[in-house]
Amino acid sequence: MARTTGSDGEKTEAAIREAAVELIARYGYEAVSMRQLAAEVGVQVAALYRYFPTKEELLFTLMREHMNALLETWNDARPTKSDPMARLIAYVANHIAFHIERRPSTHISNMELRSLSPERLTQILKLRTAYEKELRAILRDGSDDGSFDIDDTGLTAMALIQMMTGVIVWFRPGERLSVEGVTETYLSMTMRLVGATMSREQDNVHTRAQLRA
Amino acid sequence: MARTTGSDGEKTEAAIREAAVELIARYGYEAVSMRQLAAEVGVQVAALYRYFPTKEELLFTLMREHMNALLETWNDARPTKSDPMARLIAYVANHIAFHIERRPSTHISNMELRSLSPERLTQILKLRTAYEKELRAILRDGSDDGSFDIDDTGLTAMALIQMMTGVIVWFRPGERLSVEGVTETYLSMTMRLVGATMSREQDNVHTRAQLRA
DNA sequence: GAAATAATAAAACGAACGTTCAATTAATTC
DNA sequence: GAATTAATTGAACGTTCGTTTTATTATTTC
Repeated sequence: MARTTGSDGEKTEAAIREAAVELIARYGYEAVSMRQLAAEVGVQVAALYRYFPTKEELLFTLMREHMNALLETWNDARPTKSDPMARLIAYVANHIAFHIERRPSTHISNMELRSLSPERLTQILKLRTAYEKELRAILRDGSDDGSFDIDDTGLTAMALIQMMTGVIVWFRPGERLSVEGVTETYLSMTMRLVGATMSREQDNVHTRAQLRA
Repeated sequence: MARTTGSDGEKTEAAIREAAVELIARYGYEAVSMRQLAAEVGVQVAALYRYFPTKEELLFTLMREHMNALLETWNDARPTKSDPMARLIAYVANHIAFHIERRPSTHISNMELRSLSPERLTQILKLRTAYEKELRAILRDGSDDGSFDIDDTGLTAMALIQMMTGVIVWFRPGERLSVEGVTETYLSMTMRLVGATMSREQDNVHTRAQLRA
């Protein structure tokens, strides 16, 4: 046999990507073989190499697109000309929504960095740094204009991101908490962490208004 | 050749453990081969199997001892008959000190869980849950007696642990911050997160007193 | 100092790995 | 409808993997 009826390059490539994300997120990059991936897609191993020249290139593609998507959704969600508080709320809400929605690829981008070649690793880290820089800028602005009370903006940014991304470790959709509920709780914790000058009541009101928008 | 002069089972086993921790933390469990490990120890591959029947058993041993050490240091450090605030301070200080001190094995215990068989995974998760349970108990007690103001103790505990463990991602000893400095900042953030009823001045004073003790 | 045991070396096992190549068929082009 | 291109198969390449077996030497026991 050779080319199969109804075969389509675009569809096959998409199927490979999707299967790869699921498999690598579940078993880890090193533990997933090209044969296993091919079997999952329902195709022969050699077919994979039509779309990705090496296994590492496939991993890199998945990570790069994940990071690009993250930066893109933030670019779409970011408020222009807003006070630091509103920007921070938008950042947190976007971050949590994105990471809950894309749990498998987030897992990969967090766990499989060491399987990248130095050059590719640098590229991914650049994207990640760019994203984190956005949060640091918000914290600095808020610290400058008195909206926040922060000891160390760099350290606080790292702590916040660690805390927020950690949501994917335990959150399962459709269980005790909804995405909105989780977001609200994390927003509340964030505001405390940055020493935002407001009562918790105000906080919740503000939060809900932003989420509805 | 066979047995080498000066060879000693205990020393060899310790050397294997140490080399394994370093290699697996750096390259990942799946990426490290028994041959690579043997070369690092300066021994033939077959010698490894005198001490660990399989590669997975070696990984499991490293993880189990890491978790046991974590629970032990907390057992030694935990204050008896103290208010929730003092207990929380002790927990955070112990957690951060431990994780900075044992960065490689922490990395392994966080990243390589999926390489364990279901039974072994369960054992490790039990230890982890026991450790996290301690924090939840502190938060609950503090919430009950009014020391803390917490929405959701379970969620706050997870957020705190994520935030604190994240220190190993960016912290490098001997750089900008000392262990004490990091601990103090994280303690400050923790107290804000749990809505501890005290000013920041009081907080810092309290913190420093505890750290000296 | 002989006997027993502990520690390691050396070599090999079959299986699985990422990757490549040639052949073959489906779809498209003109 | 023939020629061309796109998509895939099937088989194979050399390498590396975790693990085992057997032999050999150092150390300990008595």
